[in-house]
Amino acid sequence: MKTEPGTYSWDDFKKEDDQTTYWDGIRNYQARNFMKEMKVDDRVFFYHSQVVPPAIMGVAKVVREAYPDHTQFDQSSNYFDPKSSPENPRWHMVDISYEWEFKTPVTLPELRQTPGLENMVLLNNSRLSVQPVTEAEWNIIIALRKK
DNA sequence: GCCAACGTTGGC
DNA sequence: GCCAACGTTGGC
Repeated sequence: MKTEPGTYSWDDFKKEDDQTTYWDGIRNYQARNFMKEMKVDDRVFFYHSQVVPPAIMGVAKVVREAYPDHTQFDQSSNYFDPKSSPENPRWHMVDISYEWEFKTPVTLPELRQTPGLENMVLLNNSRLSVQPVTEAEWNIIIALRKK
């Protein structure tokens, strides 16, 4: 899951009272659909975009499966969607909790240099803010930084 | 700031 | 349903 740290950062996440947050603001159908597939206890990489270097900061886990994103109904929110309704919500979110942090972030250049990740969605020009990671890719990345 | 990629909108 | 215009994302 990607985020711009200027909007919501890994540090913000760690500072949450229960180190848990809801992932609001996803307004892309493909990204939403990937979130809908997530199950409790699924692990997630937390990625910072729009910074130098872009990097995976650590691991979170899903603690609540997809439910309607309340910001779509809030007229004062940037995420307000006039075409959505509570009866038929268009956008969903999941809750995630902090799990653990990489001792040093795993940067995008490092990922690009790592064999076995060539087909990773993140490395193939995807702007998707929620992306799938295969088990093989996951294991390779975890192995770059032992817990 | 630039620009490529790509999703969305809306006229026809 | 097509497709041009436009907006957004995100690496560099």
